[in-house]
Amino acid sequence: MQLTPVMERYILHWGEMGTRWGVNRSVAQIHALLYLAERPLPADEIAESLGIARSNVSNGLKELQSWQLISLTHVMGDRRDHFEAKKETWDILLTIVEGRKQREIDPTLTMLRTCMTEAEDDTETPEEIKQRIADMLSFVETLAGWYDQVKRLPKPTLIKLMQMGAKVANVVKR
Amino acid sequence: MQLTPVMERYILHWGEMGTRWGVNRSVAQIHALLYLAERPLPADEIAESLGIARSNVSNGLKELQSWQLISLTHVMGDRRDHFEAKKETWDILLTIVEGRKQREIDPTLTMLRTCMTEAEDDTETPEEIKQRIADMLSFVETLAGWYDQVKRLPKPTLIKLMQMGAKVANVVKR
DNA sequence: ATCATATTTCAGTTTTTTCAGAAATATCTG
DNA sequence: CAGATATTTCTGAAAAAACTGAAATATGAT
Repeated sequence: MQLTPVMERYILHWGEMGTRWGVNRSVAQIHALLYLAERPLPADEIAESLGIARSNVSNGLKELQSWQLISLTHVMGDRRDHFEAKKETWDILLTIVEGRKQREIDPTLTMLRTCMTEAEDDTETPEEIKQRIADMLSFVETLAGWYDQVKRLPKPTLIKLMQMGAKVANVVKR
Repeated sequence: MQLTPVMERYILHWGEMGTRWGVNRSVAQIHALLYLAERPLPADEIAESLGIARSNVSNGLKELQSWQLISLTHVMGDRRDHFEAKKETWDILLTIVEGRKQREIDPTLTMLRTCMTEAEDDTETPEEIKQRIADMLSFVETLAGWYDQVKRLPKPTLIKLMQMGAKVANVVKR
């Protein structure tokens, strides 16, 4: 797939940002390319467009699939797997948030709960420090609980809520 | 500072997670230690507790300060700088979100706007692809706008909103 | 101003991550 | 089943990031 200058800029930037949100450059570039693409692309075409090794694309695609950001499709009369990315920006966001929650929040919750159990009959750790861990646990639990509820809301509701911005605070003031 | 097993578990986990949220292990460990600590700690004590080089601590502290997660204080009769971390979990979250927004969202907004300008008199990029970039820009702008409003809300309001969970959706239904 | 102590910077080393290319495996076609 | 094509896995090279220890600089006390 021939890249125009605009596409190139978009993809390169996405690649750089990728590093900051925990995926490598290739993975982020592949995602950007598939997001822009008008049709599902096969792996070799991705490799060629981005100028990276075919094997690298293979691994990148695997990772993006694990994030559920892309899906595998087939094209009539073509044996090769083709890939296409989610195009709905809102879906993309929810998917990424869900992935990060699973990878970053959930293990932390587990760790914090283990700490609390371990702290019960632990006389050497000062109370104040135990309390700090308890605070963090309670906070992360609240956050996770909020997220679990909100993610279930229908998308149109979420969009409206977001567009309301700070106005939602009116519910609470009263 | 002598670490108990519970503290050690907490700090080690935080360090591992750090990598995933874009800071290195040492930085995340230092933050965890300062979060737990009952009193401000000097750099050499941090280095000793965590078993890492003094210079490494120096850089880590600098980074944490740039994130505004820790602050420098002094202790009577001690020349050394001491550091203490924010203890309010909610403040910690807001600070991290703000930092990530600046580092990840703002540059992306700039790039997307540049792309749109560049796309205006660009005949080679297909309309569909231009539209994709426009969608992304509009989405990120909405998101940033929402965040800018919400972050200004008083903390108690935010907490109440969060505890309401999905109930906030009632505002929108009507 | 001198000495002691604290902090930062820097150069080099170690570790980790990314990536390419080859080899192995799987899948499809006739 | 044989050959062709597609995909994944693996090994090692290259690049990037993290980290250390020493040297340089800064700060403060006497």
